Amino acid sequence: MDDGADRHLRELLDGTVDCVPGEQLAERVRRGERLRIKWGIDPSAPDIHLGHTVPMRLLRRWQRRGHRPVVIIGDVTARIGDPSGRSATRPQLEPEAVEANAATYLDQLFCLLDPAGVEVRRQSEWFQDFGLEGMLRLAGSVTVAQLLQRDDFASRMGRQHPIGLHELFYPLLQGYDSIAVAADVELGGTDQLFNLLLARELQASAGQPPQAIVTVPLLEGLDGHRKMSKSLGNAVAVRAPATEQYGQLMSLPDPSVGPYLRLVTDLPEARQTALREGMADGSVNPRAAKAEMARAVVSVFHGPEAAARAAAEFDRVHRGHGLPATIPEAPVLTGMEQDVRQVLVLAGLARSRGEAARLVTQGGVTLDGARVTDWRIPIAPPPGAVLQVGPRRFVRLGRAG
RNA sequence: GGGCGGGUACCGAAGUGGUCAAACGGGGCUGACUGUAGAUCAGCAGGCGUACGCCUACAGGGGUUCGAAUCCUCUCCCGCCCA
Repeated sequence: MDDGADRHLRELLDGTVDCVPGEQLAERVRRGERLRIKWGIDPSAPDIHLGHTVPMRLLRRWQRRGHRPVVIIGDVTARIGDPSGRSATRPQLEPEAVEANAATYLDQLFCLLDPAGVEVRRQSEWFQDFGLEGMLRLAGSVTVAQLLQRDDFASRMGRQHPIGLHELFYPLLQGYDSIAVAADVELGGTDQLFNLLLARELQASAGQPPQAIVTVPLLEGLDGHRKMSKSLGNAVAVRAPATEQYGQLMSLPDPSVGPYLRLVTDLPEARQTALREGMADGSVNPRAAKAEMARAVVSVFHGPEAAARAAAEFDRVHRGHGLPATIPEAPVLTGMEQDVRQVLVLAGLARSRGEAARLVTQGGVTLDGARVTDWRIPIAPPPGAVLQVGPRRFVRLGRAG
């Protein structure tokens, strides 16, 4: 009996970083309570990305164990932008943009979660008519000094960088969500620690039992060190095509393979360990480990067949220097002599003739597989000719017009 | 209200009268090599002209000067501190 509960608890907390207050949560789980577990996501960009799936996976685990996921669509906080880890205020989003993003989030959410039993709520449900009165009351429940303890605020203060007043409200609004949905537990990345803890205090001062909090590691982005984030341009969107996801994942620096295996694949523990150790002692080619990881990740969103196809395509194009399966067409005149630079610009492969000339000079341009060596010599591409720039940009030139 | 510091290319940041289309870093791009779009190394980087050149650009306007990102002046915007 106790064993079962303990196993249950271990499963819930496996791979997590912090759990506050640990013992209290353990007790509730042992009593067999079904907990309301909150996780919030801001629709600040059109796509959910791999970084979001780390907490989503944990949420799914809790869901499978009979707890109730409560997903908050942060349609109000999205307009502020979470200041966490940021050293600058960011522009506030327009409500229309947030609304559009929120709409696309809903289906992306269920790429991992089982829709049955998930409670999806929007912040605007309770903030719509919150009013000045509500704001003031909420603001009155914390002190400025408390808010400024937050790491990113403190460091900005220290460096004399600006902090928008609205940014201070971010943790308050997020915290109030916990009151609104009567959360028992809240999940979040480690960068959310402050916000999660503050929610406990707000709940307490509202006469509600404070939620437990559980944090998960942050997924590093494609650059290998900064947190994955759309605005940093280092994210893999969950609804990106399989080939794109695969290619992006293959561009990860080697040291990231381990964390990705652990955080965003379903590969068995034993296999993950084998790959990690193999890379460490040199018995496994890091490229092979990375490829296996990439295939596993793509499988989660597109299924194993599509993942295998993406891998094959990638090898064909990048290792075998073949042509990709689909090549965009450009409406460029063919069959007559013309300036290479002009063609490159028209085909959208260069932004200016100067850039085009540079690309040719550097040897980055091929026409039907033959390198174009001198931009001063005009070319006469036959209809359907393939123009390539660099290792991965291809365009098929349109029929003669 | 007072004091101070700023606004430079995609971002960050040098430059404070000519040699500045503007250092350096990040990001981007190309090549070599390879294990891939990874690592490393090398290179490119406003536009137009096949060179010499011209045009546009250092928040905006006006001015000084043979010559201004750099000096003066007005305007706009931003930050910090003190009230």
